[in-house]
Amino acid sequence: MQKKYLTIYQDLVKKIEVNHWAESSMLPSEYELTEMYATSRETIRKALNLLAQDGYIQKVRGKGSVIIDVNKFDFPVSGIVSFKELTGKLNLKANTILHELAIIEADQDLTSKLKIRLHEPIWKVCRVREISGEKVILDKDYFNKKFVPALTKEICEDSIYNYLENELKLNISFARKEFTVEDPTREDRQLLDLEGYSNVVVIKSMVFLDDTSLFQYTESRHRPDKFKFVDFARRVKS
Amino acid sequence: MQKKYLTIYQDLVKKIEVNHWAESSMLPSEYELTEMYATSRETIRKALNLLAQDGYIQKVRGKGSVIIDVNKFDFPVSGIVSFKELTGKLNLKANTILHELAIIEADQDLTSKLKIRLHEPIWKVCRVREISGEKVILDKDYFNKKFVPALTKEICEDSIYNYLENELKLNISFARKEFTVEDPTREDRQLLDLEGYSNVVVIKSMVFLDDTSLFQYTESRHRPDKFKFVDFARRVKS
DNA sequence: GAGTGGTCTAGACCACAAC
DNA sequence: TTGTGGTCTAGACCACTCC
Repeated sequence: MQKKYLTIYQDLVKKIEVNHWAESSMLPSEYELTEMYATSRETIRKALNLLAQDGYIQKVRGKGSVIIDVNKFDFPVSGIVSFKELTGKLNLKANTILHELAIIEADQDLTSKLKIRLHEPIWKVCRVREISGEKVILDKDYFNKKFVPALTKEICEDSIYNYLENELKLNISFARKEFTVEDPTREDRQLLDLEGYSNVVVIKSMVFLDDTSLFQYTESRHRPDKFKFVDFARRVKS
Repeated sequence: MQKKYLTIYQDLVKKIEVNHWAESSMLPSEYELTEMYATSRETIRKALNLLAQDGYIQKVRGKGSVIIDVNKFDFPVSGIVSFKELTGKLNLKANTILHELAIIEADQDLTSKLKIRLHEPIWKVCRVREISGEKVILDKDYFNKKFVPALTKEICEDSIYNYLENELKLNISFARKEFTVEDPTREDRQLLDLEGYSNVVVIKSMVFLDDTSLFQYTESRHRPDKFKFVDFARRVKS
């Protein structure tokens, strides 16, 4: 049995995307929705809060839930999730080149980034992403070997996240990402087609499982012209 | 009367920040919290969901709410909000130079960015941000004059957002931001101390009020070495 | 005044973790 | 088996918008 509020959320998303309420540009009231879905108001409100979080609606007290027309505002694809998803959404020809796949020992730097002890084993994966024939992204992933016992060339060339979530059943829960712009390293110059660009965009992330253990550290280095990040922020209420 | 769940949220934040539960690194159970705060479980859960959203805790089913020790992971300041807030947090000497403050008519480009009609009046504000004596940020703001009837030199040199929220009582509700890296324009070179940097980080944002009206478009152009953005993302459950 | 969303309650049943 | 968080209910009162 699927969670009721998620079912309702998905149904509403679908209806919004096909412009089911185009004239009013409003959702039915919460009370009407309880009748439509034969459920309680709190359940409806859970679904609506999800819609608001994802930017589908904006709730206005005393009035109702206003549908935010994404096309009207010409919003582009939102937040990067994984390379595969990104290229899939944009319909790009993409290719992954595996440069290094090895078990290494944690050095000083990695102990602090992965919060593990010195000399503990870590998977290092170094991949270059080629889009439309140009090498534009360099991904350096480090996985705590405790959580990822085995990795193969095939897995790395497809999607590591598919493997982690569907095969190993790891529950990735949250991530902290840091965006900066840096000078290219010698490695960047060697592995990427930088074409005279004198900077790279660097995204450093720490990824956590749902039991709050830190299992991955990644540096993703992008050629600046191929980089775009979209953020949808709700104002914090205080 | 303050909302109860917000009061509880703020109290828990304070307790987490002073390491009130340092030994267990867990919050009391939801049931215990209902007794401590003399309230219902759903209200406690609202407060806990806020804590989770903000990255203070991670809830684990069957176990409890694990406190995420920010210091342990050496997390830096999170998401940019406004220039004033940013410099305040980092304890930097900051200065704002107003270059242009004028009412202009919407041209083709601005009609699409602010979703208003051609020739409608718009406030244009162009400011340079100086940090520790270096001009590193160029902010170009465009406000729909319908929502912001008056603007002065003083307001622009202090904080426009203070004025909008506290004086005009506008409720800023959500924003869509787009991050890219671009070549500097002639204007960037003239107004900023670029010092040989051959790129700028550009943040384009559309800002909405709580009745979903689009009232501001901004381009914030940063010298790349002074730019950093931090994102804390929870994985979407599907 | 009628209708809307925002908060809060007290209770129920379930799924999962630990023992 | 016990304790935890996850979902769901039916009802209450409030604050706000619109007429």
